[in-house]
Amino acid sequence: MGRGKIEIKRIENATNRQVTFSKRRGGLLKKANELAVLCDARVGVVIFSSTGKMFEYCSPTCSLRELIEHFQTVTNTHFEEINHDQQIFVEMTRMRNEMEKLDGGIRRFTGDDLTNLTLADINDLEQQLEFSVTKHQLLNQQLDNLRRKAAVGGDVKTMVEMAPVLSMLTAAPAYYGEESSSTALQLTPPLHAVDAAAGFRLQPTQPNLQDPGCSSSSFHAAGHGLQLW
Amino acid sequence: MGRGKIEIKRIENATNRQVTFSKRRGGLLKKANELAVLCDARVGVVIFSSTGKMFEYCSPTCSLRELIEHFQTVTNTHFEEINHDQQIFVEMTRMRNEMEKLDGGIRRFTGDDLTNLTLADINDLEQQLEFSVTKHQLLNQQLDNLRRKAAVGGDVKTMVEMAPVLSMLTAAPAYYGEESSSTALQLTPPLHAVDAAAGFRLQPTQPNLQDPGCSSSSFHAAGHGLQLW
DNA sequence: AACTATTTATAAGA
DNA sequence: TTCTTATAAATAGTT
Repeated sequence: MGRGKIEIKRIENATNRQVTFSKRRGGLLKKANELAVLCDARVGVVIFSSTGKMFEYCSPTCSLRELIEHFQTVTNTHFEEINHDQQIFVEMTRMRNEMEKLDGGIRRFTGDDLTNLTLADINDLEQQLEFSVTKHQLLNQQLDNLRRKAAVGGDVKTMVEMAPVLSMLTAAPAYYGEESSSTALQLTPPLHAVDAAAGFRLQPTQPNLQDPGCSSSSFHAAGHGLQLW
Repeated sequence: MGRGKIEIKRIENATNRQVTFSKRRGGLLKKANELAVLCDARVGVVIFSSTGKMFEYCSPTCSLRELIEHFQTVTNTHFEEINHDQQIFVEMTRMRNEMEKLDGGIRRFTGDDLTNLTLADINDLEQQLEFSVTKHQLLNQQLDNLRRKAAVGGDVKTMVEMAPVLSMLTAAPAYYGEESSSTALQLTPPLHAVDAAAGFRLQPTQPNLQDPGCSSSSFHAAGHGLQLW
């Protein structure tokens, strides 16, 4: 619709491109509005020019924010948050599987076994131990990365949903109890604090609804100054 | 552009509206694509028909998801999360102000005052105390609600940003120390745990970078079973 | 920024 | 619906 027909491909001349952008942008937003009004539809348009300038339209009766939220609900995407946490979930599950394989592969000895150990057994054990230590170091680093990720982008709700995986991942295997301490196989990585930006620590806890301190309706007249948990 | 000119207002005839919606929707998406291609722009369009059906367009070379994320970054809106946390921030600030007013209004007595107290003073004190207790109960309930809100929708990052407000809100006023305990004015609400859905506790902590347990690179071969901080 | 010749979109009818 | 077509609207190239 103009003096001549044009092909729909990038306009190479920068000035022409800018002029066309300006004209057609206006046209698009006008069309968006007409569609919304004539047909009682909700329409949202976002445009970024090649120079990064932003333009937007949203139909009357709703904000672009609401429209996008609705879009997110419909497409079941909470974008950054969900994708982020799903990623973490997947990585944690993978790590948990590695842990289980690792734990399953280590020979276990009781006190009784000690009198029957051969030199080969001990060498074997040492090799397994070395492998296990290396592997645990790697897993530990990966877990650190996950923590950082979780601290930066995770929300509490999703962390709560991930709790079962976390507890599986953090639970010590049963056979690393006191009775096997004589084999020096216990590997306890240090407790890590989040060094992320500050001030908060996300702690898995055992919900204890019987704890009198947990009642949300009680109130004691003895002292002052509200505390956040 | 058609057999006749039309006014831009809702088409009342449902069939016509549907037909027009179908035609103009196609037109809008075509225009969006042409703008994107000709002018090297990023364009996103979302349309919901009045019956709730969704249609979308996004320029080549980027997904609508990315486009929306960029939009959110540019408009500095993280939608639900930010709005949610801003709400909490505002409410907390309001509560803090109420607390301060309340604290400022209470008469303080030292041990020396006790020998000079009149009956009127004591009545006055009792009234203030009753008012204070009631007010604190209310504030405590509101704080509980805030906690629940924060646990449901807040993300760690924002909670960290809110830390200064939290600490102001949770700090006990200086004059409620041991020396005034004889006046029985100390009101200590119970420590509350999050009863929200489960398993996590968000704790304000003093970052202690000297803590040897905080090093993320160290690893000790003594025990097993990774722990999340 | 205007102008205007043309192309494109589409309203109404079949 | 889909196709047709007269007409309105958008806009490419020009000034």
